[in-house]
Amino acid sequence: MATEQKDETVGTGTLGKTMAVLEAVALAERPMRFTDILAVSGQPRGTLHRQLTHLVQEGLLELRADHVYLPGLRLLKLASASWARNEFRAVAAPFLEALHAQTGETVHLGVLRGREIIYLDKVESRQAVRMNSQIGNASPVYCTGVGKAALSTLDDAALEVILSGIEFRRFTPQTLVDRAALLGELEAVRRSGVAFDREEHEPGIRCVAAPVCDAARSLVAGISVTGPAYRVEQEKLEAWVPLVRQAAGGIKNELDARLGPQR
Amino acid sequence: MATEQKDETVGTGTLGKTMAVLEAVALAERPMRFTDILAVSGQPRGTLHRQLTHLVQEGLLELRADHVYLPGLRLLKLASASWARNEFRAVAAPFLEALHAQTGETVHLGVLRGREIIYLDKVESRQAVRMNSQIGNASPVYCTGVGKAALSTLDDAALEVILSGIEFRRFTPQTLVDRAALLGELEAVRRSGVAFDREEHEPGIRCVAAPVCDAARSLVAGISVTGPAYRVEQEKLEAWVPLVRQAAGGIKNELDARLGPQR
DNA sequence: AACTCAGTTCCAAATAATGGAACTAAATGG
DNA sequence: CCATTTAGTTCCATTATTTGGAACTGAGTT
Repeated sequence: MATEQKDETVGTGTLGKTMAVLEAVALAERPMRFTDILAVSGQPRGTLHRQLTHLVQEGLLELRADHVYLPGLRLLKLASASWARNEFRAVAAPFLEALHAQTGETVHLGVLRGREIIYLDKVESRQAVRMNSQIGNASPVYCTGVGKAALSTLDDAALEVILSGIEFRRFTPQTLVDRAALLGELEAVRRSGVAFDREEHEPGIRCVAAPVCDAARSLVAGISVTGPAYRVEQEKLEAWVPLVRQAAGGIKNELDARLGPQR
Repeated sequence: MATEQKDETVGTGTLGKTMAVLEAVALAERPMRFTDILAVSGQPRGTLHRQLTHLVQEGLLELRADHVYLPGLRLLKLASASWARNEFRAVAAPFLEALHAQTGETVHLGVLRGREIIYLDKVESRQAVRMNSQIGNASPVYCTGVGKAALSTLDDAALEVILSGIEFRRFTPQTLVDRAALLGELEAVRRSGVAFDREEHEPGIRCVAAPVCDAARSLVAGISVTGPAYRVEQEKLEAWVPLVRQAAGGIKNELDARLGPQR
């Protein structure tokens, strides 16, 4: 009977509750009807109904004729503007292009948000299949190259906050599924300045990543070069290490230069 | 003294007001500080401050050290999920690819939302410069090919609602800037089944578009082939008319087929 | 026709938002 | 260097919105 559900979003009054509902619907794997949402939201019927009505009126959700709630187009509009005007992305873009030109493989830019990595940009050659599939995508920190790179820059206190909330999940046989293993890995990343993803998140996918952050740690991010395991052997990843480090360094310099003056 | 400001978002209680603030910040051309937002929001200082604090806590906005409010990463995360799971986009994608293969130029998929066209997808070959710049972008209905195509499918009542709220703005010498001209054009679009954009939105950019909508008019959209005027003469656009019509028809059939069964 | 299940509406009580004013911190300038 | 303006933040009695239980509607079953 009790739906074990502890939303981390509280303290922002009604906005937090409404956003929790929005997120539940927007991130759901399958389309959701009223009762489905009711089950996961833990709100009373009347309340939930009003919240959904408001979200639909605002264009954040859409209510299809068959009573299925879907993410609304206003989300796209808002995100598009936010992406287009993101300074960090703009600064990093030329370095990502260069890295792609040098390696020929897909290059990602991701930033740390809470316990997730959100991908801000990517550059790849063959756009044949899906276009910007990855952008905005949220992935776990502990099993992605960018994630481990980002974590390696944090101090103990900040790291502890994140680690304490992680629920490790095994995506592949290589996924690091406990704290100790991850801490060991992070130590190695700190020493070498790069993080590898050895098919830890998706089978057949490998990457090298390097951290990028600003002096104040208000921005913690990373860049990576990713490729299919059959084409990209560990040696090749190793060979790219200097390139990735160099690109990350370039971005950091550019950031410092931009942030310096306004201080 | 009086800030002439009539937000269309009312009736959703506090959510509407908060979203108006969010949108003001997210869609602003330049970064905004507290006072800038205060000026456009028309809210009392204390109220606005709390709203902004909540938005920041929710990750919808970010507050940089220099007191500038920026769009938050949670917007990207939400939008990415919404985009990835959009059925209409998925249905249309193969037709867009085909149209691109046939024409060699950029193909767009846009849907009508209120008085704007929101671009849902695009296919283009040379991704050299910027990746998904267009996706999620909101453009006026009255001066884009997709916009005029979409409008042409509406009945008088629905059209009236939209037209009555349009504030015509001249983007180029060719922009249609009055109701009569637009109505005339729409009549032509209805007869021919395609809409042209003759450098009406951006100088040097032309397109052919065809409408796509479902039987219930709950989805009103369009697809277009766009190219630079120097490379794409009017004749070429004319030559693409059958292709665009065919692609639009294909998408519509597929939609009907998918929607039919569940009815 | 009786019954269920999904979705919607209603309204007194509980709670959160409002907005004016006072307060603090950082720029400006005399 | 202190006075003055401007920008950002906090406070709290009042006001408005949200809450949530219960009753209602209506489509689909048996």
